[in-house]
Amino acid sequence: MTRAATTATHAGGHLVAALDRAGHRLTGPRRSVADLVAARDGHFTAADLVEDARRQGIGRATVFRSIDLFTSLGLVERVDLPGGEHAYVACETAHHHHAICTSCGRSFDVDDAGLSEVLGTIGHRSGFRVTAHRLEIFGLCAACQR
Amino acid sequence: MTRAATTATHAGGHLVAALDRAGHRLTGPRRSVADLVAARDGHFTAADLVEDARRQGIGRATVFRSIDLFTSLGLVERVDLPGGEHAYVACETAHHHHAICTSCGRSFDVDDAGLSEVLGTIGHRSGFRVTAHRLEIFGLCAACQR
DNA sequence: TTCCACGTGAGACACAGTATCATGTAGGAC
DNA sequence: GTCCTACATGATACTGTGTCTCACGTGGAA
Ligand SMILES: [Zn+2]
Ligand SMILES: [Zn+2]
Ligand SMILES: [Zn+2]
Ligand SMILES: [Zn+2]
Repeated sequence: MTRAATTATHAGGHLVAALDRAGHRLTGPRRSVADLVAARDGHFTAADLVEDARRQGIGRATVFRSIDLFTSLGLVERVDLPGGEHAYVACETAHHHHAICTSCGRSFDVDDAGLSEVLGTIGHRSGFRVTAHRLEIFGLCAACQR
Repeated sequence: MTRAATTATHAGGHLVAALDRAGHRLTGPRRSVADLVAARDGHFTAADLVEDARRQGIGRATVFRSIDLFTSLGLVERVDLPGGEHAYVACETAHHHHAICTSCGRSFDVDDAGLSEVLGTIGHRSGFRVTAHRLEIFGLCAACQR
């Protein structure tokens, strides 16, 4: 379990690199959105990002297009908070889940920790063939428990 | 694992009973929406329900208000499909999760099957105190595998 | 039967995300 | 370096989903 985002300027370098690897153009706006995403601490809404981007002269549509792009590359994931609101989190690319702190909003990557066995049990018991799943965990991070 | 919905007319009886128990008024529109929800096979969108209800002269706002009500009573739950779309499913009131068939759309209630241990492991390892979680499972039901 | 707190429908509203289209530019070909 | 074009952008209009307001209606207790 590691912190999902860092906070340096131009921290979006690895996002930009991933765009490049996938054969997408490395444009100014995309670099900027990548930095904005990487600079975010914890989950953020589309509106947050649109507002940040607007101050740099980047349009609404481009922000959504960039989010889609990063999402398709597995670098950003859309999560649904307990209240039903949507948010996005920056994350690593492998299959994993998020533990989201309800106090500070930070998200942490979590590995399966036995979940796949649980899913196997469910499938075996019921004849349901599991092909995909989503797990979201909410609670308090170690720092916020103090 | 049991089927979540049945298909008879006025099948919304147990929904109506739950409203009564919780001290809400048993109005005509609410009874109708309860029936519409109970009659649904598998997940449905708000738009589906609004359309059904409109034919009976029931307004949009009332449908959303009824969904909220049923949701607060644990009789309907909002789920997020893999593609990102929203839907609702009728379900029993205890804590559980949904296995959703990507072919026929039916949803099945699933118990923890060891999930709480997995969550305990995650918390123990990382110092994160888990207070809530959401698990959605997608795949093919036994019938649709044939 | 009376009464009023709660529920309703109509329609305006707020917000997230998408589509369209004319303009701009990254980056490969040369 | 210079073209060139496919891809990206921003402005703007649009759709869909859910919320709010408010005048009117009604369930259900007294
Ligand atoms: Zn925290
Ligand atoms: Zn998993
Ligand atoms: Zn099925
Ligand atoms: Zn659970």
